[in-house]
Amino acid sequence: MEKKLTAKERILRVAEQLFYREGVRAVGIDRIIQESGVAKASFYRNFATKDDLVVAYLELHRERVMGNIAHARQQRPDSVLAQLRYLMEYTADRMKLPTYRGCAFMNTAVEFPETDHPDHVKALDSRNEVWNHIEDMAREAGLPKPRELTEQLRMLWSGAAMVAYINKEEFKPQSFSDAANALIDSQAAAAAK
Amino acid sequence: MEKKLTAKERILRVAEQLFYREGVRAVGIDRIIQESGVAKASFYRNFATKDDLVVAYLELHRERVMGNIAHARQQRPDSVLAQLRYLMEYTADRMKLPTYRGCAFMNTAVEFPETDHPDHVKALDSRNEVWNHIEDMAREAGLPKPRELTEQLRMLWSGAAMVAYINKEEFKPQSFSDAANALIDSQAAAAAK
DNA sequence: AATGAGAGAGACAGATCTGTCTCATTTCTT
DNA sequence: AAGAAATGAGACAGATCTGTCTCTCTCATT
Repeated sequence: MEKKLTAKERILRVAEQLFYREGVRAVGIDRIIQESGVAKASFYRNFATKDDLVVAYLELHRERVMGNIAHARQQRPDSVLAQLRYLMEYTADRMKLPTYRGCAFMNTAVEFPETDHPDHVKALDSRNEVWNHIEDMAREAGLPKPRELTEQLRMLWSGAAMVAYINKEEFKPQSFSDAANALIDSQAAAAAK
Repeated sequence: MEKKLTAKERILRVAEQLFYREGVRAVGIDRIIQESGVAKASFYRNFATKDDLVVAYLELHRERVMGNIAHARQQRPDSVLAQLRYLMEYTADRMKLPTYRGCAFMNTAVEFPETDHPDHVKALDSRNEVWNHIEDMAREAGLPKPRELTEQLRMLWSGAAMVAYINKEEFKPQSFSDAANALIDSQAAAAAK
């Protein structure tokens, strides 16, 4: 028997879909209230403001992304470098899904450009946490310049996310994987000589 | 003696600054009217809607970007490949400027996610025109897979623009240039063997 | 000097969005 | 079963934004 979802859960579930698919600014509170079948009072009892909901949405997304990293670590238990390569490939493949609408953190940061806006701050913090973890992996893998490599991978991955979002039809996961591996190999080669 | 700017010119000039610095959705018509010292009627005599102004802003930006490409071609008249490398380095260096706020085309596309929104369409068209030109350069340079390389450079450059925008303090033009050259070299090496 | 286009100032309408409040009803706890 | 807490429905206020309209003034052309 299915558990009945609480108002808060329904709101968050609908918000996640709508915010990601149509953008945070484009989706109003009324829309979320209507589609989640919740009363306005119930909404504001669970979230003080819309921004609070946005922060909760970003937090949910952060957890999912960290889950992806954990997944990659489990899939390639023997080599951290293999975990890195797998993570890049795995996420790039997912960008090809028709539901892919870019990186929620980047999109939200762009939608709220004021650097001290709570949504902007939360988006950046989440993004940074993820990439700090990846940098740790690069360091753990014993690569000579984990910092530089992570910077490069972050640029490449971030751009891939944008291309997959805006120029979906032209995005080729293989091109991305090739490029990512070229960057990793390039650094490994520089270290070997 | 300085020429007096017409209302339209003043509006466009102010709009370019404000839209780029603070985002299109965040800047209202009233703000632009006030800061350009123009009457509301004068605004709507020159631009039918706000979207029309946004399209004009993007068109202006497109011209500037194409100007950057022309600049790169002039700076390295002998080798198209050198033009490509120069263009990447030149634009990456400019991303380090404190006024840099990311790629206007990507930002606007994210701000208006509806794919048939006139601002979204104009942003995408402009972006595609630029990268089609770069692909032509890669082809002209005699590279084996100009398409793939351009895709990779577009991902890397787009991500660099985002990093330079959102994580400004951590952006290193040198890391970008290294990565871009690694991608170019990687393809050249693959072709040579 | 006369005329007409362009421009400034700002009130106003209409739409939209966030957030508040009331009240009846349902659901959970004990 | 009874009281307490959560929920649904929706009116309403207040802010903000786009776009319209009127009226006046300036300036260039003739």
